Amino acid sequence: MTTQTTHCSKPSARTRILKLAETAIIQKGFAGTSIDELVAGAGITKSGFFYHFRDKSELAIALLERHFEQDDEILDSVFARARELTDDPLQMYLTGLKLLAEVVADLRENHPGCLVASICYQDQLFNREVRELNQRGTLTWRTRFGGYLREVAAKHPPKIDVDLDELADMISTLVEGGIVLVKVLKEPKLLSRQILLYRSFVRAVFAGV
Amino acid sequence: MTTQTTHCSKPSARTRILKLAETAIIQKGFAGTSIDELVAGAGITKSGFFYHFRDKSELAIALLERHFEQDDEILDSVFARARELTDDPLQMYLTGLKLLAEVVADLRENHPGCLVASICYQDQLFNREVRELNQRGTLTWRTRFGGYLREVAAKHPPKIDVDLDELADMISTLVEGGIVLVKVLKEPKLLSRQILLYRSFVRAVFAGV
DNA sequence: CTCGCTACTGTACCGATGGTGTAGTGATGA
DNA sequence: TCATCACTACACCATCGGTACAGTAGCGAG
Repeated sequence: MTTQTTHCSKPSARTRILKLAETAIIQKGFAGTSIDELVAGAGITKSGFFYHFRDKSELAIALLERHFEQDDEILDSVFARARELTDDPLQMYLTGLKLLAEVVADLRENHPGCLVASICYQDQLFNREVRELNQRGTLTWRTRFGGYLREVAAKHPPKIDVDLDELADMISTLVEGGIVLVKVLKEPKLLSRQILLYRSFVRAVFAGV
Repeated sequence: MTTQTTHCSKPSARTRILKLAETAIIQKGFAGTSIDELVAGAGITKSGFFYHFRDKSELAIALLERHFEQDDEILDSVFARARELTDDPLQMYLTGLKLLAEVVADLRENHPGCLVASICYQDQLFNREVRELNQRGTLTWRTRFGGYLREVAAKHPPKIDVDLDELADMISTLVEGGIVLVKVLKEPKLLSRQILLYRSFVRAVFAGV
């Protein structure tokens, strides 16, 4: 065992814990995932866990950071691709949404973003840090989608009177809620269908059909 | 102490636990609410708790049942009132949504429905029973809103091609996600604004504006 | 070759929490 | 009078998050 970090195949214990924790939490929730279980799975001791993380909240923070980074990368690549395919801001946004719907359909069980709600609902157990991180991540979505929508509105004056920030928040709301409903109803396609419905709404707002 | 159930002012211990549990869980989550805390608040002993509930899951079940009943009553009254105010199915649905937006704005912190996600995200901790109850409750929403939408579509052929069940699910999705975002962003108005946005979409679908 | 650092191990312990079991009790209704 | 309901009282258990602290294998810098 011991340190095989530098030149060996095995990823560091910290990374192993993070990976294990992510899949476990998505399946069983944060409270349902014990530290003992993670250290056993990672082949380390409890002391080893607390060497890397001061407490369980710090694990949540690390997980959320990782998750938001991955989220951002996915959205970046999706909308970068959409921008390649068309020049018009509306078409690019609509294309991006279609690509996004395909991406989340692929993710199926393994939704990141589960983490946000999973951790949000523990609430009081967590410190300010976790809540603020969660908040920042969500506001990033508002900024991103709000930005796209302002580009769209500049070229295509809205036919329906809507607040662009609220329309941006709608996608976050649908994604968070969609993840809940996918779990509750066991209908994996629900989330991507809701994104496509949102897409219809956006088109109606700016193209009038 | 002892039994004051039959003729006294104090509600039964079971009811007191249920009430305490509801507010505590909404604030702190299910895992963050201890049985000891509830029995202390209700002025009974731990044995008393386990006399009424086999385990903590059974408390969750009782809470969810209560919650779904209340939900149903609220929606019944909201859409009954809307039906009083207009004859046209579209106008009645739009009015109902506006009333609903006002109701959830009033509820503020005290969102029922929090429970659904709060319990859903504990997941594995719970048995099949809890999950099925959760599922049934959500399908009730689909049936209700799907029903309204079919009435609407019968009189007002949709201008935009959408699946009515998906449009019905959209309100559930927005409510569940909205509750998450209200908590994360600490923006209590977000949920009712999302409901009003949904309302704009519905109007665009059926009235074309 | 030693020194200090990183990344752990091992052991022992703590309080809170969920849960079990069993015996007993006061009030109510048939 | 007797059973049932709605509990109490007390003892006990495993799990879990967390603390404390001493020790150690491997690595790079000097």
